[in-house]
Amino acid sequence: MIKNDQPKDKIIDVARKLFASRGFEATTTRMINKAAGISEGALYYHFPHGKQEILDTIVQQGIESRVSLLTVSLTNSTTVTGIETQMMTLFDQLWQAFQSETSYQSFIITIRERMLLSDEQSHWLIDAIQQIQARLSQAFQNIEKLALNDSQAADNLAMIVMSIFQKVLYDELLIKNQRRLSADVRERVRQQIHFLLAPIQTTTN
Amino acid sequence: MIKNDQPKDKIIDVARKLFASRGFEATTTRMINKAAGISEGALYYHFPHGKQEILDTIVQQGIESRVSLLTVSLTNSTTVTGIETQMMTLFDQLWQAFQSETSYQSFIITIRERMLLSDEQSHWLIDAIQQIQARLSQAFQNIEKLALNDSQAADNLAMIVMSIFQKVLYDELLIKNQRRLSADVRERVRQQIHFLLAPIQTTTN
DNA sequence: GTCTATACTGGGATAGAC
DNA sequence: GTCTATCCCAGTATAGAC
Repeated sequence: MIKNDQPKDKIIDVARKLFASRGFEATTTRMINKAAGISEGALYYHFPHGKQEILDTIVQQGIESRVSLLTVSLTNSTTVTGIETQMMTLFDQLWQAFQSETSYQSFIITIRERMLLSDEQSHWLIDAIQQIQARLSQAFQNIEKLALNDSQAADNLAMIVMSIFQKVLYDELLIKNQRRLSADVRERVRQQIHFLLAPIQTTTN
Repeated sequence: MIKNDQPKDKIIDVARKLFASRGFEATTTRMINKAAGISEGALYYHFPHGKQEILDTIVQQGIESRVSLLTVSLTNSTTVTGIETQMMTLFDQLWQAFQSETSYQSFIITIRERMLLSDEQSHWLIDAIQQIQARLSQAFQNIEKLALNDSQAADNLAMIVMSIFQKVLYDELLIKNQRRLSADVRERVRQQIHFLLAPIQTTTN
């Protein structure tokens, strides 16, 4: 990661880490100052409105960087070969996207400090998932060998796939506090995807 | 709801509400005292270890009351008639279970104050979902008219159904902060369930 | 068992020198 | 632009009367 050593960026960086691990309220400005290696007064030069302004900035950056989530690639192949494999690749990439320190911390903060944020500030999470879902639906429609009747069906399929992925992300990151993807969990995802795709994969057509 | 007016229960009740709406750290003991109609000292008579002890008690009650989540009924009918309807009833009941003030608040607190809780304290959420899932899987196996090859398939189906439900719960309650179930959201769930069950519902057999 | 009063600490924020 | 020093307030917790 680029460690920008502009003091302002340094403050944001250490604050994000602290907010994610201890929570916003439990993090004192003194902790931030100490971790950033600056003094009491300096913080208020960069953020005149104090701690809340730092939080807003962090979340704002999270919103902007949701684009990075969207870099997950969907090989728009029209062949049915290995759709399961493609889905697992998508899952791995999605998981990977949430693994970067910054993304992970922004995610945790957005959920945990929800009550301090506006609807707009928190919605980026849903939006990001939804955008991937839309692209996924489109990809499904492009695969001719899938027995999908209409675009509605492709939408449903994409929604279900994303639900499977999202449940795992939330359970592991939010509740279990588990940042390593266990082989076990991944295998369970694979089986669900397999089960889901089996009936609509057709060798005819 | 039974409003037990034992002071200790009253404290827990108002604290749960405050923790859920403002967060643990942002809630002061003074707020709790005022809301509970008691004085500074009284709180420490009932909870010698202060605020953290109140939090632990609340979460403990959440763990115990997860049983209430499990009252969701699964009509173990062996007929295929209206499996979709049954699934939607299950969904409605699950949603309803999270609608009760106490369950909802325990849920929010368990997620948002995760870092103050032990693994055991937070795991009740996953456990509750998993138990419903296990019963759902069993129910699927009892329905002869479903074209499920083995118990593995029933497990996968149950997992997927629960993922669909859980995604909605998390998105609506945690991110959107939306406690009313919109007809729109519910309809989307219904369509996914329909899409999911369609290929394995068989008229033969 | 509940009250009032208060001790003590540490929080956010600012003033003003450099 | 960054520092030190400090203000003021609010937080948790306790002591001791009733």
